[in-house]
Amino acid sequence: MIKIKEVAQLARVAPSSVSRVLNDHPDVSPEMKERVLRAAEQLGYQPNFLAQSLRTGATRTVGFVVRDISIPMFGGIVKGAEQELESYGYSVLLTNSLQNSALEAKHISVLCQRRVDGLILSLQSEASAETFKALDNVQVPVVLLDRELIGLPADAVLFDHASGVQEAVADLVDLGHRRIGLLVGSSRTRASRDRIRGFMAACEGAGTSANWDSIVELPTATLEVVGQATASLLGQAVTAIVAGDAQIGTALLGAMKERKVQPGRDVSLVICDDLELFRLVDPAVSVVYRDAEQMGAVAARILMKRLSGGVAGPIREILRTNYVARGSTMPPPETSVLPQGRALRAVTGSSGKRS
Amino acid sequence: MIKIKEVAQLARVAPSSVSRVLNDHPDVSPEMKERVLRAAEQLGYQPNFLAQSLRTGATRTVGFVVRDISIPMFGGIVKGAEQELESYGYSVLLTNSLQNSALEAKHISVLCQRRVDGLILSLQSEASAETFKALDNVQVPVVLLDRELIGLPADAVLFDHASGVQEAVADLVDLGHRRIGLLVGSSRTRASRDRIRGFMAACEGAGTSANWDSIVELPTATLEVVGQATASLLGQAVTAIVAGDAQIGTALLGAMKERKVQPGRDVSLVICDDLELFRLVDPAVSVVYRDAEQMGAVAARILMKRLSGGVAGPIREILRTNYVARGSTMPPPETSVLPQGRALRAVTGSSGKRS
DNA sequence: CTGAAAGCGCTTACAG
DNA sequence: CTGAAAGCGCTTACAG
Repeated sequence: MIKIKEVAQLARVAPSSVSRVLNDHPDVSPEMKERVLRAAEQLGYQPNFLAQSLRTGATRTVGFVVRDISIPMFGGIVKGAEQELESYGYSVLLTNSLQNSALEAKHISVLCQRRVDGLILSLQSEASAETFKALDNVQVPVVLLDRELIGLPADAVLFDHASGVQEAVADLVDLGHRRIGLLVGSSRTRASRDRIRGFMAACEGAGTSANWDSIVELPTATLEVVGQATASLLGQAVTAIVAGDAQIGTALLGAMKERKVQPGRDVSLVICDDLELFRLVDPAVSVVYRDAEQMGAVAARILMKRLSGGVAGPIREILRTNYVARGSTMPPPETSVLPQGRALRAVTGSSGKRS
Repeated sequence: MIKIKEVAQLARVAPSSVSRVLNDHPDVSPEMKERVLRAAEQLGYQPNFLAQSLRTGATRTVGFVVRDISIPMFGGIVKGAEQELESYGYSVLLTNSLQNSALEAKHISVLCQRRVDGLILSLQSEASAETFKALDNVQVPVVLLDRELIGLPADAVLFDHASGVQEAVADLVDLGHRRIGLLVGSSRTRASRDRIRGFMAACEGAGTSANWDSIVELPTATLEVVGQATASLLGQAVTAIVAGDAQIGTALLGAMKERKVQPGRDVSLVICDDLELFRLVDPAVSVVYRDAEQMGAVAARILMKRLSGGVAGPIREILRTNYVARGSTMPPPETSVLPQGRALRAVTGSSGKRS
């Protein structure tokens, strides 16, 4: 590896001058600039990033803690962030917390020890003491993804899960559904609380009393757990189910298949998150769409803005979610004609568009 | 941030002694060790990684170039690698090449400039001049994922795509299929060549003359391109189609749905790669399974072994793939009874097991 | 406009 | 067993 000294020798100038040329310092003569550039080019000089970082105190590196990169949603978020950060000359140090708060906390401190300039965190829970403790020692800017940590004035990018779920449930109500189930993850997480809020709002908006008993909080999204919850909802004679994310939705599809309950015909179905394959099962699944890559890109931009300084309070960016109606949402089995409400909404165009 | 000097002052020793204690140097007195450890603990000292790296020349960082982290297969590979590397104290610097060889080459050199200790590469093509050029300047060990670069003596982890496809096609032949189509990506890539090889071997093994004309090499896996290829195969009256990966398979499912061709009943179907949702479409899709996380973990282990020195020639690790038969592979429409061959194979237990 | 010197925070031969 | 010194490869006040 060529070092600055060798470039300096070839160009017959001091190393400091080489540095100035390469860093576009204004006060350099055109002739010297020319010589240095040629020498650097000739030797294929590339500055040692470590030395630069140690000296300047900036690593142009962002630490990313993600729950599980093999989940497509997180893959999309990381992709969006990485692309955006790359355009600023930043790189991404990636870690998986594997749904484990202790590991999450450990990764946060490892990333700090590696002197990242900032952190983008897709945390497990909003209430992990270990994570809070690790975050206490963090000196660099942090952008939280879809989480709010009380008492921590960090920037955040949040999905507006509520409005998408509300739209979906409103459509179900229009179709004639009165008993609707909601399957969500832990309500110790903003996303689930948000979905519950949208669900309740739609129920109330429909004049239906909100169905607290048909909201199921799942500890995990395994086929077994979701299967039990599904059985329990079907026992309550719900005619439609909303699944809080792709994992829950996938397990729900599995549970329905096991029980030979057909989506749409027997029980209507909406899944929060749009996977390509949800369009290919029969009937195609209605979804609440959110843009993972956008979340990553926005987080990256916030971090860049924060690092360039001059921003005062915490930045909160809310990203919308969209209901997309497909074949898995139909009138409930008993109803043979469309209820009036639906026709009305279709005319005014206020319901989600069918694709 | 606390530095070593402050720890030294508190412990009343020289900075070099602190360093020795913290690096488990053998020649330190128990008393001093005790004092230093207490001081470090008390101050919450964490060595500056940059300074350590600059001095020792090792960053404990691995650069990872992946085509697109939002594709679940790659997510799994990165996850497997990251988990394994973490256990060795290494971190992962992740970049997406976005299927773009120029970007891929750029990322390789950026990672080298960042002084990674090694590189794990999931390259686009096996024949990109830009990538070869970038790789020429690489001084650190490289592990290639599912690619072979002629003339480059790098370590590699490869899937044995051929055997999985061969098993699948053998099962299709047993079921009575005689005209089988294969949809693969560019044959400028080992994976596709491997699949073609397995396909041909099975055709020949069955006494069927190999169907070169029913092998379609796709430039991309868009719905449109795959749709045209599917139409062309159906025009050739194939009764079964094998899709080379999850993207092609997903598009194929879409194309079949568009054309109202039902998997299994109308045309049998095998997809290379197992996504959870492939089990949930109706009928469940037969697949050739490969373990993404295993590939990542094995690549990480090879890199660690290489970095610990003492290994001579390039390491090549082959990972198996497994055919899993499900409902999408059935006898062709005309055939009403199982052909004899199938029953025979089932008895000898040599065909893939149905799940 | 240019160079010599100091220093970022460590580790590691080298003395003792 | 311990400390003082040199040095990893840069950047940046400081002189001139």
